[in-house]
Amino acid sequence: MSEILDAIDRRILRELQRNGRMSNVELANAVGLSPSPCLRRVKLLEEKGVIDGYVAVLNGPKLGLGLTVFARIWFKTQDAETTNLFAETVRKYPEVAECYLTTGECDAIMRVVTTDLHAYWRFQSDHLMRIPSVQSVKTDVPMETIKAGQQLPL
Amino acid sequence: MSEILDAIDRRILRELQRNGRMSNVELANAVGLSPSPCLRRVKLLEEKGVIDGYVAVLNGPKLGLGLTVFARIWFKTQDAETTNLFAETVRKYPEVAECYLTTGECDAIMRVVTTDLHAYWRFQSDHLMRIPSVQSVKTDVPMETIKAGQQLPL
DNA sequence: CTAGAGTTGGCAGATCATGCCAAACTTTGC
DNA sequence: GCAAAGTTTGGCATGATCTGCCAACTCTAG
Repeated sequence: MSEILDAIDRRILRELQRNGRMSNVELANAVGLSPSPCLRRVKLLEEKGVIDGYVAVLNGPKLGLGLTVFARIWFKTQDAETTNLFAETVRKYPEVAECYLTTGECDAIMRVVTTDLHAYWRFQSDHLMRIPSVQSVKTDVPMETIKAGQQLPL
Repeated sequence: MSEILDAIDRRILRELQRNGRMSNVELANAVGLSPSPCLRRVKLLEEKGVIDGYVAVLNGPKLGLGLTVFARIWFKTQDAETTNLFAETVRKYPEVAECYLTTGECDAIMRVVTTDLHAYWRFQSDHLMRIPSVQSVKTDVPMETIKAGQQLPL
């Protein structure tokens, strides 16, 4: 299995990052192949795990989920029990869209999606601050989007 | 145009958030409809802008893009020129996956994707810090992922 | 020049998308 | 309670698409 991706593979990934639902013939045209080898390359990229999957991108505000908040979290201690308890608990909250353990200034960072500031405040005080691992939380609230999306630079 | 989404619409969105490339018949089965009305609902959700689009989710590490960094940025001043200059410049950098202007402690927050720490350091010192708007930057580096993805809670 | 591996393009059958129409269901007004 | 109007559904036919298979092509090594 050749590990490298050639120019056509990269073009395929770029196209599918733009529109994950384009038909295979459309994709084949866009990258300059006939449908057969194009589909084979896509399947191979999926098998190799280069393509993790496909998702629909939903519009938060139109679903009543207009507020995104970035929260930085400090733990009381940094031992494994504290960390695991935090991870287990956080995984259960649907409001938490992303969460990472970090090194540096804080111990964890998360992106929380709710309807509005009031709902966020309820989440923070009723749930987040009640996790025994958590000592303190600081939030940054995006007011304007300069750039969004999860596309990787190819 | 009825603004509300019923239970079936929500189930459609949930399924398409999991697998944006499932066929319409598959989706219809999953939500308990026949293909015809199912497709009509999907098209309507797209027209209404509830579904913004579809994207392939790529595996960063397998593409040599293994490092994500969250950077908080402080501006020298908060006037419109400073902000616009920053926004214009940042939009051009492919390493910047997301970027928001914030209220609160810092002025902007961004997610940067690079191959490794060295590449990030080059980006920060050679590009980010040279934007005249920027006074200082603090970074948080995710070491472990507790939860990832861009799915909205439905 | 030849052998072999890897990749491509075309083809056939199965599956799927799409638009249309009648039937079923829900809502509204009387 | 009942009929009319509006909405949503399911089935069907047609055209497009997917998918696996095989022959032809390209490239490299000996």
